Amino acid sequence: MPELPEVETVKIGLQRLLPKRVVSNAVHDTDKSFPNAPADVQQFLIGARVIAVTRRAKVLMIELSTNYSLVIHLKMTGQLVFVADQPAAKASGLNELRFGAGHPNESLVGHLPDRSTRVTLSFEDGSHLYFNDQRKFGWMRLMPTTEIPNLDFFKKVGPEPLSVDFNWQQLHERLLRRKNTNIKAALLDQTVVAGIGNIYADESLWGAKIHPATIVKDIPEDKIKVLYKALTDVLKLSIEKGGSTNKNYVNAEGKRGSYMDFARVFRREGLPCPRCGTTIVKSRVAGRGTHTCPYCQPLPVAATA
DNA sequence: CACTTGACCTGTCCGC
DNA sequence: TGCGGACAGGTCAAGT
Repeated sequence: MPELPEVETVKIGLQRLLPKRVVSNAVHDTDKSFPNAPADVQQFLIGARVIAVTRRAKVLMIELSTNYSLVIHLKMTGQLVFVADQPAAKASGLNELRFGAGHPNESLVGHLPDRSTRVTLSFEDGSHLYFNDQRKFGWMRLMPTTEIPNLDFFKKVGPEPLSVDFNWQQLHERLLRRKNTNIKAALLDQTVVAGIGNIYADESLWGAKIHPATIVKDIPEDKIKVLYKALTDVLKLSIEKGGSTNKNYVNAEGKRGSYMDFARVFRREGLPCPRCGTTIVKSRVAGRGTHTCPYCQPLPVAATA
């Protein structure tokens, strides 16, 4: 679930909440969630002050004053939820954690950490950052800030789609690296473009009227131009709406994103296409649940369903 | 090498 | 109501 807009939303929240706070403790459950803790925790984490929070692709980085950083991938069900010290928050009027009625995490109020909490980062002012991850796919690691670019993932990952340097020509050139596969698999490939997942692949392909099973080399250049616009528009809209909450995703304050209220096809099978009224169907492309409008996005003749 | 499929996990939902 | 199986989807490893 957390794709670029969701991770970006968490980053924006943490940028407001974390800088200048000083780490007082860190506890974790499984080594899978925090592989190099606790070996380096005492030395490089406790007493460290948060300098900045940044994002690259779907990865978050919390930069510390010790020249170390926490690098975090939320994968499918990861959450980073900040909870201010309640008495201190009341006194200062800051950052009280609230979940609205009907919120899937409503039960978390006053109950974090819960059984999905993998890491609890405590700060000297009594606040906490909880890394929750139901399915344990996500991870957090502590490493020297200067070594982050040397991670295999960062060496291979493609450009940021919302960067000012990124344009349709670059999208086209990079997609052609996967010219014999279908466009959905190519969009999901993080080495082509960073940050796109299942939701925004389906949404942008609907916007460009391209069937997800279309082979990349069969897509004409003018369609790629339209796809570039659709992709960047949908990412921007989602960031504006605080991301998509399907089940697990919440922002740094535990709040849901509302993009799903604006989704055109994703998780809308059986409902009318907002453009032509045809019933949206769900299929399987690139091993993923895939949502299309059969009228707007006809299956290319060459592709076999 | 290019590309596809399966594994990693756990909670939820659907059909019998 | 209980139970097995499919499904969710980011990324890497293994397979074709």
